[in-house]
Amino acid sequence: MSVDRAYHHGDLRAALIGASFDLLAEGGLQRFSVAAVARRLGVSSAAPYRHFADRDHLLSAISATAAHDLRAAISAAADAAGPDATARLAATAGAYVRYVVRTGAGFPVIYAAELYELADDARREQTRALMTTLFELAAATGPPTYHEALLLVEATVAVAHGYASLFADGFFARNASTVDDIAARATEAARTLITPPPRRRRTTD
Amino acid sequence: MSVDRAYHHGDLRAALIGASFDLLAEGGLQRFSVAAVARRLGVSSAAPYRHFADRDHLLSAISATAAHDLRAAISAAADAAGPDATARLAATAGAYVRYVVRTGAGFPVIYAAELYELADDARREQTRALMTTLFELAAATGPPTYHEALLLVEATVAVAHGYASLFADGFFARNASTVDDIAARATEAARTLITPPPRRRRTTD
DNA sequence: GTCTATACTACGATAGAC
DNA sequence: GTCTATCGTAGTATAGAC
Repeated sequence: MSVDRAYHHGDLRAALIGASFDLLAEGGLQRFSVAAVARRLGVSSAAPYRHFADRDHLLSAISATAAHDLRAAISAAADAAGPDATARLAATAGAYVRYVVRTGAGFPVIYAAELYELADDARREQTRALMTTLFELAAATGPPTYHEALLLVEATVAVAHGYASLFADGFFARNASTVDDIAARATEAARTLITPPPRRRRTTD
Repeated sequence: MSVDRAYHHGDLRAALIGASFDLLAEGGLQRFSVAAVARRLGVSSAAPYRHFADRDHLLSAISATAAHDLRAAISAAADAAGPDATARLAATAGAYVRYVVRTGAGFPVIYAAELYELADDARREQTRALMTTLFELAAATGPPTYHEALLLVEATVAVAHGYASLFADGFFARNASTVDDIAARATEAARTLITPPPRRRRTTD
């Protein structure tokens, strides 16, 4: 049971994906590299290439895992939010913030442009399921058209990604903001955007 | 007046900053490099180092320029939005989207973590002025406390950055969304977030 | 102030030993 | 299935010629 050296892992493939998330959480795609992942696991820089054809295929596997896990986190948050459709969709913003801060693998990773042409059925299925889940949560709030449901998804994702991204970049550092703090603000902002405006000018009320 | 070769520029320093913006708009910080900027201008890879001590000093100059220009764009958008304080602050979101799509130099570049410890008075002055302008626009909407004004700034910036970032990453590609389309959506979302909720539940109205 | 040439580093990727 | 060794490429940065 030697643990210190030569890292004989039962499932290096899974370990590579796991270590990739750690790297992404720490330095973003910016500092992610196959070599750095291998280094972190104590294996040679050649080892990952037994499990992934190249860097993009590793990223694709990360994308698939992230899409799956994010979808699970969003579904759990929606269920925890209760039956109200607006609250359920809004909760996805908070779940997104928490997931991205923890893993570094948000939409820019999941839907990275460099993966667009890479065929990977597992990834395509997971990313599609993620979008479907978001769309269903949006549709449940009762928008009259498909297009308006899409706008709700985009608004929710935009506000979630905005808060998550600025937090990850240290923009809120001067306030002693915690992840939960930012997640709560993202959720509240999403709720405000989703709630159909009840005639905003006072003159009509 | 040979233009083709040997690029004898009157102001290579300014040209480097300008070409850097082009690179950032095309590929983000991801693909930015001193070598690529020099290549684009047709100068040797050593030339930039006569004008900037190292890569981070070039990035710092880019940050200062971006902070100055973004502040100007925001001020202009606010003035174009008229006298209403909410509309003025909301307009900054649209201005941010347009500026980032055009230049690639948004908050993650302007306030990049790698610049945090780099002393550069010119940059510090421009970034401070930018934040001051945003804060004043937020304060004009009448929040009761300093902290609430800060929350308004953060919400506005978050939604603007979310839309700009997802657009730049091609997330909205399936819709034939234009920059102006996304900018309008960001502005409208910001307005919704800024507008004090007129008692959202119907029971009280 | 820009050039050529070069040293060093890091990463992506492959070949062949074990 | 992992290792060592290696190649090719690209980027940061410096030295010295012009």
